Amino acid sequence: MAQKSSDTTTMPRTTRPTMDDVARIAKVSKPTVSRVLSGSPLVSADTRERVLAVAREQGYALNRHAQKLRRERANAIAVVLDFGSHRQGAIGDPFIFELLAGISEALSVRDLDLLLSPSGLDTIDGFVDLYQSRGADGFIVLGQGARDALLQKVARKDIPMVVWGAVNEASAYCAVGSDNSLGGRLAGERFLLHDRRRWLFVGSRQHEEIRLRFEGLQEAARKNSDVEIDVLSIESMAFSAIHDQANAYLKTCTVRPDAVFAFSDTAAMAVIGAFSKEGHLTPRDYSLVGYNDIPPAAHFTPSITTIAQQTGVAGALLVEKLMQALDGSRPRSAMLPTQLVTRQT
Amino acid sequence: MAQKSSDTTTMPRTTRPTMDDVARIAKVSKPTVSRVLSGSPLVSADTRERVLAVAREQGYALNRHAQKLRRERANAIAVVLDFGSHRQGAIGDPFIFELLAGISEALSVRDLDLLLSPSGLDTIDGFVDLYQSRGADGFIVLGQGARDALLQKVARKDIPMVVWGAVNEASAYCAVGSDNSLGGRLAGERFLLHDRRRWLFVGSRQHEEIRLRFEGLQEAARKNSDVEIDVLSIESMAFSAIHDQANAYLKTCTVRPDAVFAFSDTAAMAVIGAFSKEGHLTPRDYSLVGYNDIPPAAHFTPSITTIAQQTGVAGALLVEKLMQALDGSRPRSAMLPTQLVTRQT
DNA sequence: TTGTAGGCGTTATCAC
DNA sequence: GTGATAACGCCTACAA
Repeated sequence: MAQKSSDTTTMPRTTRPTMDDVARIAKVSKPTVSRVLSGSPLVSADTRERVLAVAREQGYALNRHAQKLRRERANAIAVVLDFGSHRQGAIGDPFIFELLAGISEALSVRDLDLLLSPSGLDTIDGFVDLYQSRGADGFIVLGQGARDALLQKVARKDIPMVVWGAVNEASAYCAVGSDNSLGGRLAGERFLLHDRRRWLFVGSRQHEEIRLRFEGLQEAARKNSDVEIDVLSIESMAFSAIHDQANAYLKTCTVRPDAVFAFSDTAAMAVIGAFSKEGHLTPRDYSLVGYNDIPPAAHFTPSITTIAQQTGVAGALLVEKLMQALDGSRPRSAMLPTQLVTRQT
Repeated sequence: MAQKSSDTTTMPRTTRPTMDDVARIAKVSKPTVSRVLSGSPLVSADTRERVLAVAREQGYALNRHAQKLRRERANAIAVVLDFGSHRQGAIGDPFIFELLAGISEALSVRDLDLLLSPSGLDTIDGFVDLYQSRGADGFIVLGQGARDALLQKVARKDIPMVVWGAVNEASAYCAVGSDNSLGGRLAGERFLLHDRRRWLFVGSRQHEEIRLRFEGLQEAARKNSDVEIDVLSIESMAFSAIHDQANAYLKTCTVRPDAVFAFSDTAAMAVIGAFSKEGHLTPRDYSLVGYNDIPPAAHFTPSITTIAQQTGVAGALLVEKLMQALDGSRPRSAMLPTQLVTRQT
């Protein structure tokens, strides 16, 4: 009569069953239920069956927050990407999406939640707070872009983090990415091969990975003193903005470029469109090299020469490195194979 | 000497400060700290300052799990998308990505976490479990694809959910999407206008939204009894797979199509590439209409006629509808403006 | 305006 | 093998 919380063996329909309820109905103690649910070998097959049956029939679901409070892990990883520069047709390339897919898969396998671009991560405090409040056990940042300084600080706080982007051995954090500098060199070598002299680099050197590509290009250029490199610094990643900028460039430049190295295949497409409006056609008038080797690049007219990076394994690799960081070790940065894919342009 | 948990006013460096610690050091009670942190107006400016100062200097961060356990909300939304069919160049269009960006932004504003494609959501039990265990307060599903039946069941469990995809008033769930049937009709009308008679539909009718487009196309076709529609049923969403299938189709078909309606702009590009290899050129030999109006479509050679849907607002709209569902009301499905964008093909 | 007491639902630690 | 008990860190009464 004067029983504690419930006086019958079935739950009132208004409230969800808790572990207590399952325990009571299955006539075992709460810890036993917990043991069953976490697959402990310390329970007899008999009670295990009984508990599971009751849990199922009561529609019991363990409260993840209670669990996470007790265990000291969030079992969640925050994946940070700069959606800001990806709105309104600004998607650099579907490429990032593939990366995300790979990460999602790799995290699923490990039973880790994927927290996508939580807010507040534009300052260190944001990172620290999310980490300390146990919102995420670690971070995967896709593209350091212009925020390398911020990421360096985060890394120095000993917050587990891996970054997709430019690999720099001097960096405080572990990064995985293509060999951007090599990519630039490969593009430059192709231009040299085709006797191109007036090169145009399209992209914002504020982005670390893109700056490296530019340096690679410069390095190749040094092999022939006639070569001059001009830069079309992209302000917005939006397709049409790039298109317009490229168009304006061609109209005002004194000498038309005979080679273009664009920071992405999508940007390359924008350039092709803009230049062709002015009668400047690739591959006739200029060579063109893109980046990422997205599928449509192969079937564009003309098909686009580009730099391929191994995105297939990248997601899994990032996650693997992060797991190492979670285990307290310091994963090493890695550069993925980077190749020139030669096509019509 | 015999004090409770700590005998000094500073924390041992090994453990993170808790609300208790902050309270003690600031010489207030725990609830007061809680009040300060949640911005309650019931605290004097004086103590508020003091508490905040201590919290800051102690590097205090509130434990989200404890908070979520107490409040009965997860403050998280699960966003489900079928990464499976998006791997290895299978990205339908960067389009889904824009949607995701919009959703991410709208959730950020409301301080809700975005759980991306948690595992186990291929069965109802998965949905129910995640929901009951308070992992997510609601679900946003991007593209019902071939799993309409599953989603119907989820909806009947009274789990808050909104879906991007085909809008069907008879459906148990709230959906937001373009007017797929209208899109199909618009494509068909364009074909009629250009006196095209042998139409080819490219896409898998297993997907609800794509099936509707096909129906719209059929409807237009009925206006002229000479028209025949053939279907190239896509097995994989991979760019190169579509390319190869289209190529094989053209080689074996008895009559070449003079009109093609593709389920995405990216697929349209694949078709253009495949057909041109066989000397079948658009717009000379056939009309072509894609879907989504992704930026590169406008600058492709030739520029692609397509169906535009308003993705800009879609993300925000989905979130808004879901919020309504969370408030216990039943949001209405909505169809976004859907238009034909006429270009060279 | 502030403090005291209690409980959210789980897991860890110890007994038995 | 199983059970009692005590945290985990926060918030919501209610009382002062």
